[in-house]
Amino acid sequence: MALQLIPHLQKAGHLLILHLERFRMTFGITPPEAQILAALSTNQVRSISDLQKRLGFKPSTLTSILDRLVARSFIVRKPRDDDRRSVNVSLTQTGRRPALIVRRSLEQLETKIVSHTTRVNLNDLQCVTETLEELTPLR
Amino acid sequence: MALQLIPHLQKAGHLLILHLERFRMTFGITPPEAQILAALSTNQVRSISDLQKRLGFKPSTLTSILDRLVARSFIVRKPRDDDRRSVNVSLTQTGRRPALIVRRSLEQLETKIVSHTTRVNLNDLQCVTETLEELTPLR
DNA sequence: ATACGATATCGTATAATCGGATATCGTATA
DNA sequence: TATACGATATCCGATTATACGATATCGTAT
Repeated sequence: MALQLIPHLQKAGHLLILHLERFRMTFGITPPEAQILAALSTNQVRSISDLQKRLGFKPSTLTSILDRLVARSFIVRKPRDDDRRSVNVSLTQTGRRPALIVRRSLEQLETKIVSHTTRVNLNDLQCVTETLEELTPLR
Repeated sequence: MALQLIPHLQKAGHLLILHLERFRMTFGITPPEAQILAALSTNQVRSISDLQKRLGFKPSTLTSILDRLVARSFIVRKPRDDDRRSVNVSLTQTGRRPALIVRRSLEQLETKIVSHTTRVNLNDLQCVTETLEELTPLR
């Protein structure tokens, strides 16, 4: 049996990281940091477990990435009032611009991909990810 | 505009890495090492640039991963005769078993994903990856 | 109350990753 | 045939990405 799906997913993951490498030069932001900024740029407040669910990072991995974003004053952490175990993360004034630029870059990338891929079905991919998640739980 | 494709790809990449984490316990193999062993387990001889094209690793990243696989005697490097810039990589006797086990695990995973995802179109994903690669070249 | 699950951090260790420089080897071009 | 250019891979050095296990804190159900 030949693997056809998984190598493509692996490669897509690598290439996305590579795409985000460019922001290291311009903003001193590493790829995982960029992913998180992009996620925050629309929904400007997210809990940490939201980020985990959306992007697939482990909690302890997130902690160190978020630490660096806090140190550079791109984001702030705030414990939630309705559930004080949980911590919300939001962009600062400083972080909003780079976040928007990363986000726009990803949006352009996605637009190009979709337009070059006539038959792509977004629901398919969602289904793939969901199945993957059932089989390899995040925690 | 809401990102719908890219976050799923990012998450899928993370989850696949997570899936491969299990082989660290059983064989002392890290996820990127496992990816490479799996790739070698069918086509037992590949050039390093083949691996790069298939999986999306950068050359300097591959070097260190391959170094460790060589150190553990799972693979050997052999310069090609027809093009002496290029280096072939192949499994040793020692590496064949773990490679097969990783491969089988990924095959099972892929089978499950495909069966749970009725409408998945493998060509779609290939198209996505190709477009991605045009836009974020590997070198 | 009390135990259990969820959420996140901390400390520690390893390896994944990159950029840039280097070395070697094909290949096209003049 | 030189000679310059592109391709292939390694080396070096630095950074960080990542995980695990332990810990702390907080909801929640029993």
